[in-house]
Amino acid sequence: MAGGTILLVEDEKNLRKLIKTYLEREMINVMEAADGREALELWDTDKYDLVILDVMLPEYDGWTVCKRIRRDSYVPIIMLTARGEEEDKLFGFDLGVDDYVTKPFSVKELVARVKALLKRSNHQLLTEVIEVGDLKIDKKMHQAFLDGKPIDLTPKEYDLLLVFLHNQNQALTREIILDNVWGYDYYGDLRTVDTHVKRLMKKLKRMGKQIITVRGLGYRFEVTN
Amino acid sequence: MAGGTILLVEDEKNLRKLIKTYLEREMINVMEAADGREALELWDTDKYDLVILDVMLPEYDGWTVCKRIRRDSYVPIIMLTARGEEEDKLFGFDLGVDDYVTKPFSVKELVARVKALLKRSNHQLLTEVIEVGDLKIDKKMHQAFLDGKPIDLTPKEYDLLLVFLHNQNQALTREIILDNVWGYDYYGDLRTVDTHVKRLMKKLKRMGKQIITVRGLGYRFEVTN
DNA sequence: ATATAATGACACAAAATCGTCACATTTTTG
DNA sequence: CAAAAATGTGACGATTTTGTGTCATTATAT
Repeated sequence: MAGGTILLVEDEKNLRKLIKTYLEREMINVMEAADGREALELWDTDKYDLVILDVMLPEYDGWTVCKRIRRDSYVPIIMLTARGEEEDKLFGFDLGVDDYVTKPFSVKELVARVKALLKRSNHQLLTEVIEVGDLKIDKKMHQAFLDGKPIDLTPKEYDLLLVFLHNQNQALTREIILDNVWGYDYYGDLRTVDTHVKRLMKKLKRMGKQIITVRGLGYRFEVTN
Repeated sequence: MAGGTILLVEDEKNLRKLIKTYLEREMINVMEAADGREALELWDTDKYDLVILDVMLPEYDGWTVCKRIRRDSYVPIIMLTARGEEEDKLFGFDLGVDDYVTKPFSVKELVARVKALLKRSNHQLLTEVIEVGDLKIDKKMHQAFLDGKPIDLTPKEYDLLLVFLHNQNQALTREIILDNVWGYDYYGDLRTVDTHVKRLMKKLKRMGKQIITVRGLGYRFEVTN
């Protein structure tokens, strides 16, 4: 696969260039930002498949940037931290940071992790069939099934269901749903989400109960493992 | 936070430099203040991940500085006290001091405590799942559990519980709770906090007993480690 | 071109949540 | 001990949030 595009946010120029070089050897496009502000500007203007974020940054620190990005998207994020403590990594799965790399690190290792994450998310996106209970969605066919029988979903309903299935058990705000189903540039009533959720729930019959409203926030597709 | 930045307030220059040296070996940034006034000036102009405060200070004493800082933030605070000030200690816990170190102390020990606190506060904010006894809160799901069963919390109750769990064993004033749950701009009756605490306590069943009222101050979520 | 389906927005209904108050209870103070 | 202060508590109206049906508009299929 042609590696996709990465947003690399690191203020130390030498390190940034080094990482960039290594990544480009893997056929991965790299956009560079030297501080938090620049990072967010780039983020707002283009789409990325992964973000590498130094924690210590001028302008806005890495956490701030991370939080901001997470408002829009679940793009994989790798954090570069300077503290050399194992335990920090243990609790790595925080606001949705996907991986941590502690400085000093080998660039090779970083690249390996990038590739792993890209593959994972690609894989996730390319997985053809997702099954939850008696609900199945076949992306290649672009068709959902309940108890093996096809459900007739409109395009929006289908996309909405896909977003839910890609983010199981995760509370999703109406904004995020809107961004993911209608696109980032769409400018519309948030409550439209409600209407479509309602329609989807109805068509999903008993599986519609899996869509939980999270009051004051949005919705969540709940699966009991 | 890569190493983090600390505000070190100590009037004895030699001791201050010594502590600074040790901390910097751990990749921790240190800003120095020699008296209370300077401390507050630095506090107002920059962000810190932790504060070390000598109790006995020129200009403003440590308690005054502490109180002032607590008006703005829950940043971890370590107090340096002279031996035999038991009353001061009690007083201090109400002010939300996170740790005490009694002079004379080994700088090594102080550094260890600093690292412990930094680690704790970092994790608390970023950890996805917080567990205390049989109580669990999953931020990604936006859902609390008791004995593995979901608890139905209203948005305010949820936020309130989150504030308590992020500040375990720390007495929180109603003002601070109001600021954190309702937002800094909110104008309302302080007693509203009481009502919501009551409701939360009820829903938390036996774990509600962990919320202790601190008379004349506010509340504290107590956890026995 | 016409019929059919999908969409997005809205208004109103329903439900949940909120904030405040009055009064009860507890603790502190003098 | 009585008075004062602080906190606990239940209730209720106001407000906010969400559910739902409908409708005009747009897109799609025949």
